[in-house]
Amino acid sequence: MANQSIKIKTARTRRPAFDREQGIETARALFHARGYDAVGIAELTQALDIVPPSLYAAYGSKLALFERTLQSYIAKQMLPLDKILSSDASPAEALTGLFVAAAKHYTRDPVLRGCMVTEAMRADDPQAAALAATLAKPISGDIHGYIANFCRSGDVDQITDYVLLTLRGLSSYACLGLPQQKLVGCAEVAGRALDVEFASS
Amino acid sequence: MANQSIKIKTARTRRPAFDREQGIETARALFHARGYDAVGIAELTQALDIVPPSLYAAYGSKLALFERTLQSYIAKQMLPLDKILSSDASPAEALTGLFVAAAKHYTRDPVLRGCMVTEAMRADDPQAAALAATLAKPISGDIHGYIANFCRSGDVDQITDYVLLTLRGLSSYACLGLPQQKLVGCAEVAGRALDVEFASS
DNA sequence: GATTGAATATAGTGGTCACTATATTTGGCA
DNA sequence: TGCCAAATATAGTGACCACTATATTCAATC
Repeated sequence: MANQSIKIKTARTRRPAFDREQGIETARALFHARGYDAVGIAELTQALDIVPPSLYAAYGSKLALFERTLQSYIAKQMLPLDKILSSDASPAEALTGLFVAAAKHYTRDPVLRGCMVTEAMRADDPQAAALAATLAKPISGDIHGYIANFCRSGDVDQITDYVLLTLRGLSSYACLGLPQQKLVGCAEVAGRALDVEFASS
Repeated sequence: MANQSIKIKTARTRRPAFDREQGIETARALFHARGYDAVGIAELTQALDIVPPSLYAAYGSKLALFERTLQSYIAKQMLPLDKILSSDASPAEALTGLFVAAAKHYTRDPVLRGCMVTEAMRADDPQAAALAATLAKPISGDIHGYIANFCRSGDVDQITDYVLLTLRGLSSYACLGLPQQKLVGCAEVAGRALDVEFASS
């Protein structure tokens, strides 16, 4: 029978291991709401109710945790590009639908505004920005691939750039707090340019 | 009785007062290139070749210096809105010209990309962001006022939002390093939406 | 020449940053 | 039972942040 009753100087009893997957979700919300640079280790550990060594043991570094949150965002929260672009509508209609869906999505939650990946590309920390850019590339590639099916090959890059620029504008304006209704209006106007582009291509 | 004749340790001879206006220009370039949050007092004082107390004596605080740099930017470096919008062209043409001018302006210098005011509105520091938003308001107002001359009153806000969103997208994409040629292409495409809007309004 | 005020200089302040050295507790296993 | 690995705990690290207390120098004024 073990004697465990007398302890002169004890650490508090240890809590059970925390849920790493749940921790990523919690960290994702913080990073999405306020950005990589503005969220510190202290705030993360308080939100996860752990101490810094536990965070580092579980995720390695702030940047590595951020990468996990971005991957989680892409997998679970990002606009379902493939669904929107697999519609039977004309490309101008489908892409306008993408703009409108983005406008709604980016203003869905009053604190989780904009696209987490898009916004992370503008982080002050160069590693975080580069990471976001890397993760964004396949997504841009999907849009590029879709557009390539519907216009002259010489026009693909320009139309793709315009679509990405508009999505970036929608995300940024959403972060500034523009109401959903106004953002959707912008999305519809932006779509009109595509009617013209695809008609002439 | 004090002994004042022997100085074991003297300060170096003092340099002449530095040029405060020139200091604002130097600080403006730093803030424009890298943003409010990423530029620290240490870097500013090194660039101005002064020590921190001199900076605080001259400008008061980092935020106050930033405000001076923003005002300097608006006065000397910002896109000449009034000139561009006083053209005789149709509103769609004039605003497309604004987009193209912005695309060129925002990529004019490889390190001073985008619009300093627009980008500052997304600073992590809430005071800096609010300051930029305040200074941006009259400029947005000018665009709103211009558009109000050319379309139904119910459409003014929506078209203004679209124009501002597009300028924001251009600035942001410029900061990401998109080449001038591609950004100008985006600006021209974005202008096509305005043809449709003004034709129906 | 003495006084004064502005601008400089040195040398810090406390606070926060991401991160970690080291010890303790625990569950699983031999 | 005794040992080990994993996960926790306490208690920091040095570096950087914006900012400042205080002393010194110098030019202008009396």
